[in-house]
Amino acid sequence: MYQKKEIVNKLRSSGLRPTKQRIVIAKNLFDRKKTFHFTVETLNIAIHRKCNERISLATIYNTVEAFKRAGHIREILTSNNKNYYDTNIKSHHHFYDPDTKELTDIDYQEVVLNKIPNPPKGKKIKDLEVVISLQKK
Amino acid sequence: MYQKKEIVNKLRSSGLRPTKQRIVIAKNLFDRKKTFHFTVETLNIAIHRKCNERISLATIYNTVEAFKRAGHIREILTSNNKNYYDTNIKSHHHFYDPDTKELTDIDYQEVVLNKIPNPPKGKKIKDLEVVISLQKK
DNA sequence: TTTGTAGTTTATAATTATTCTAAACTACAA
DNA sequence: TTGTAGTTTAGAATAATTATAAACTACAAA
Ligand SMILES: [Mn+2]
Ligand SMILES: [Mn+2]
Ligand SMILES: [Zn+2]
Ligand SMILES: [Zn+2]
Repeated sequence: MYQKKEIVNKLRSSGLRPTKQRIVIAKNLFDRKKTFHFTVETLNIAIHRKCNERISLATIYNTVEAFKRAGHIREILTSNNKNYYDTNIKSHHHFYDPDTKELTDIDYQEVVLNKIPNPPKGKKIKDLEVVISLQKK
Repeated sequence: MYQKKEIVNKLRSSGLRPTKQRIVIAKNLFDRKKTFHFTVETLNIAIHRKCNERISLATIYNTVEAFKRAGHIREILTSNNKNYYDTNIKSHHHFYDPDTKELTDIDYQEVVLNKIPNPPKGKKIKDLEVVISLQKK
């Protein structure tokens, strides 16, 4: 799906040199069927599993931060005191399952709001995000 | 507003001994006009300001955790890698202002949803929370 | 092609938030 | 009044992240 060339372009277009490490990380993040909701820890594990290239943890931290600044990933709110990221950078919503501690994407248009309050004076709405927490039926 | 007696009852009713420290902390948290969205750090500062009783940081951590387990406060999602709490334990929504990094409560009935997706098989909806991010107009 | 340099990686140290530990203290039931 | 379980506390330990600085590398310009 994602050719190496595309990844290189993606990196170059955001002013990031396409290093061996960044290409491995980008492949892991973006060459997936489903959105990846991850921490540095889970990403590190995923990389270890797929390739035998050893990438230092510092580089993974650096790269994730760089990808975030470049807008290739976005940070998610959590209550785990860990940085948590989302490869889906479009505005969207989430199901949250406290049992598995997993998020699942909900397309933006799957939620329709009928009424929302007026923002405080001098402010306008930038984004609106819904989190639907689940439990066993 | 909140008498000492009420606080003592609140503590007793949740199986917590009404110690000097817990009463000070509870007063700080619950004897307010508006909801308090806080971290252990901001709570500690608030306590320092109000009273000259020195309470150890460990006790503040312990008490906040105890209050959370008792359901007197709830934990909020954040991207700051810090535990963040809310004295409003009712189901409600938030405005989030990235400039001031402050949350403001939105009453549950101020948001009305027209359409939400079906939960995955075997699961039902426990809670639904909306975060409206703001920006300068 | 070679070379200079800014950008990048890396091991490791430092920092920050939180939890753990164990000794001293205290609320309160008997 | 007293025994004890519950609580507070200082300080140690842990976990996640960020900072540091030396080695390495992509790549533009010569
Ligand atoms: Mn937490
Ligand atoms: Mn963060
Ligand atoms: Zn997502
Ligand atoms: Zn709130």
